[in-house]
Amino acid sequence: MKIASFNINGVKARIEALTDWLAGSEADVVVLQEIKSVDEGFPREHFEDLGWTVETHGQKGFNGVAILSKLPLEDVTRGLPGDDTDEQARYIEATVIGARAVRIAGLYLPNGNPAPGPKYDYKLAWMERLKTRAEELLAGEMPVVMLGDYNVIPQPRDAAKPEQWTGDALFLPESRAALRRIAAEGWSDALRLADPFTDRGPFTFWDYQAGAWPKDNGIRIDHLLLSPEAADLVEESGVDRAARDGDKPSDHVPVWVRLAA
DNA sequence: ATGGTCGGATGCCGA
Repeated sequence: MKIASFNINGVKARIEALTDWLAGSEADVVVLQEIKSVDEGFPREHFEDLGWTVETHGQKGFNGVAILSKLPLEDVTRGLPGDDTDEQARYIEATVIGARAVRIAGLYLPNGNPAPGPKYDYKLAWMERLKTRAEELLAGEMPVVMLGDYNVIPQPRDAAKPEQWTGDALFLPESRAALRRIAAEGWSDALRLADPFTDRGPFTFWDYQAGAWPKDNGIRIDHLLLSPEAADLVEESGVDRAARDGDKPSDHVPVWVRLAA
């Protein structure tokens, strides 16, 4: 089972680029972030006609997440538990039925800038709620992949120019510590399993501004965290850098992991 | 038309 995450930065603007990538991806299930669409506005039939089951959790204008799957989905839930007043659409879960059942959690963690401020407070509070949910998922002792745009640069080697990110909500010590505390409870970083000794990268995001892509001035903020039961099944993982080229690319590229499931 | 660059939604905001 190949599982991918792609922050597409607007599904309507990205429908061609996303469709092209899906066709060559061999992915069985894909979580999307920043669909920037309400559920009724998502081009559901376009993807259903291509054989994908579509589950969306959208809102007007911003944010919004979705799951596309070629395998059956069960027990789809929308929204991150822990705050009934939170109206931002940033989280969706489903169980994917392959050779084994795998729980998928697709997330779009708040950016948090400017920091300090209310947006940063929201980011940290959201991460605290994610920690609680992550603990519940671990307690279930089934293969779980918790993946998406985490909006956190874990370490200096995850940025081409870490000095540019000092003071940014993506790289502040408190953000990095919050992610570390979640992961340390039993999650493995799938891209680091692939290459634990790399001294720089791989990157998953390059800003549209200032020629970040041609200069390879990127950061790694899209992550795949694996429960122990999922980590035992890993065959391969990677980053589809080529998606940053071509017409009208997203500023993120897909990340993926293949499980024996 | 909206700073740089995009997308979506307006009369800029979020990233």
